[in-house]
Amino acid sequence: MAYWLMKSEPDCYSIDDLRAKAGPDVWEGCRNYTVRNFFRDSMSVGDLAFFYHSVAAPTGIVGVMKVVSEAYPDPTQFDPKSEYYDPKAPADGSRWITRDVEFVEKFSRCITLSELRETPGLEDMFVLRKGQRLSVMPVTETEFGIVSDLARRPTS
DNA sequence: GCCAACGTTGGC
DNA sequence: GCCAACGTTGGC
Repeated sequence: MAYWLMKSEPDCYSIDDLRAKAGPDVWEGCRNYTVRNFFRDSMSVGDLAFFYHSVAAPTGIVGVMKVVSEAYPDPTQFDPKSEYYDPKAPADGSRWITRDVEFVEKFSRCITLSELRETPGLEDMFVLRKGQRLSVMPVTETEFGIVSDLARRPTS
């Protein structure tokens, strides 16, 4: 079982949107080949992922979701009305792959980027790396545990 | 709004 | 296959 961190701008799609779905929802719009490969090759049904709010005030981890489908072509690549439409996408859908996710929990507070930076044990976390721009990235089991514990601890 | 970082595109 | 230009991400 693997762990992930997946970013979304809450103005576009927030953890509340996912919770309101009350079931599987497609994680759409990723247009990066590394992320595509994660979806296709590295994720498994049952993996857990942090939901991260980017371009938000504050930015940070706001909850947990679960990967609930196998990899399949992101339907928005074929939709001319979608902002994610890709006119060059091959018809077999091999270019942009995604999966369905399902809401698991919303933390009682946002674990902010600066708090992640200050937390011992998270020094090597992918999301803290300078210049990292992936919207989906792996998290270690240890990191997942540390952040989950943080979320359950009262604010200091 | 700025800008650093870095992924992607396209000319050659 | 190189690499400059361009576009995007995302924190601040």
